[in-house]
Amino acid sequence: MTKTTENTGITSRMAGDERHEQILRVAIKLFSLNGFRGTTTKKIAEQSGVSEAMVFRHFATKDELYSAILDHKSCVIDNGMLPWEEDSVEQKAIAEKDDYNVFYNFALKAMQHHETDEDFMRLLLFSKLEDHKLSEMFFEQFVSPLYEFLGSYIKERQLDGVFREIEPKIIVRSFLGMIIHHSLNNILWDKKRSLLDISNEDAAKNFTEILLNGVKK
Amino acid sequence: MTKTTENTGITSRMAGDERHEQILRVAIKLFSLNGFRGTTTKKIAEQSGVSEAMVFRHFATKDELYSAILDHKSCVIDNGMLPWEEDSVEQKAIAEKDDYNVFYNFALKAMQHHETDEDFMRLLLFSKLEDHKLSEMFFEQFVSPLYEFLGSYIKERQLDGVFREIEPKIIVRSFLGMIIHHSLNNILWDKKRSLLDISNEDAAKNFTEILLNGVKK
DNA sequence: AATACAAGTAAGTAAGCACTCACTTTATGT
DNA sequence: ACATAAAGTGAGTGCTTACTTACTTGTATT
Repeated sequence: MTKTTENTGITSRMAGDERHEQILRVAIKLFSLNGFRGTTTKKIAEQSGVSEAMVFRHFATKDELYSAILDHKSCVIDNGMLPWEEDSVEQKAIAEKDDYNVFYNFALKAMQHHETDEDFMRLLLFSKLEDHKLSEMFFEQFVSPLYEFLGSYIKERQLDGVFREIEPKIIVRSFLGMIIHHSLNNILWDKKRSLLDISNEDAAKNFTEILLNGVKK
Repeated sequence: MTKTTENTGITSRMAGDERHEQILRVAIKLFSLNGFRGTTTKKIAEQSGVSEAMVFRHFATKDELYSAILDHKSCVIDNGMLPWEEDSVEQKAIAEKDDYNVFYNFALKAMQHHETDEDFMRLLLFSKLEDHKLSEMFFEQFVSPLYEFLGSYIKERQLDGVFREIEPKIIVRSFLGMIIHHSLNNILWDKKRSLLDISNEDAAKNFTEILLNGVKK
């Protein structure tokens, strides 16, 4: 046991791997709150309960620490499967051409995920504005396949004669627009929910109904 | 004449007001590109073609320079009227209960505006993430009244029995979601338009059709 | 108990930051 | 022509930053 009084949370000396991960966790939090430029290595060290020198023992530069976050986070996504591929409810709805549940379930899962990973959304925004590469990776690995996934289902339903002939990508953009804009409001612009305060379930239900009535023949 | 060789654009000595405004313009550009923390007073001075000391003659602190942007920008908005109030096409459509043109015209004007003022959108995002007050002002002066404006038209059409009984704010969020998310894609995430490349007119048309079919009885 | 190695630190360094001050240049009204 | 006031600068100040170095402490193994 390398920790003293583990239950109190006071740590005096950690194994290398533990400290490594702890510093990373603190860095993610701080980078997502204050951005790359707004986060100092001193603050990271303080919040990790070690000296600045320890931060640089684990990560050669501040940039390397930022890059380590990318690997850490993209590993969570990149277990081979994209979230909608390993979601059995989603796959079942697709197979059954159950339009409502294809879109409802997708919207709900997406918004639930956004809610539990606010840090990542802020990180993504900061990284794009500050021109780091996180957002590009996310785009290629996640957003692009997502347009492909939803787009091809829509095309299928158009061939079935159920959806009107609108460019599928425009329908995808409309639907993702509702979802992402709503999450961004909840996380960033209107945390108090003063403009609109509804559950994820209600949001998913209404967005789905508006979209489906909007595109069905 | 306080400028030498005005046609070449090389300025040697400016009147106080001119320089004041020029420094402000440069600051807006740089703050919107790199954020508050990412912009140095040295860079602002260099791009303005003066020494750093001159920047501080015109603006006592870097914070004051940032605040001056708020005043400058909110004056552009705050001429008393909100954009949709002084838009005669919009007002005509409202009066005639021409649903299509109420939403089409609104979407088109909004996206056209976003396109010509990318700087402001980036500034707004940075200001929210970096926790300055610009975004709050924008929220109160602009976004809140906007929900009121679109919301009350929707309520009216529900009373007319034309729109289905959905919470109007949810419809507003859906529509603004499509528009703002689309603009954000064009300005920030996908400047190359690799996911979707359509004109503002096409986007406005499709978003409006999807929304109206989605909420009409 | 001695060793050896990993965890940890105090006290730096050089560069960059917002901001200042003593001073020089230039246009203009009399 | 010359005084004057405003436009403009170079060379700083003290503080913060990312990063380093030379050193100390703790602990698992023999």
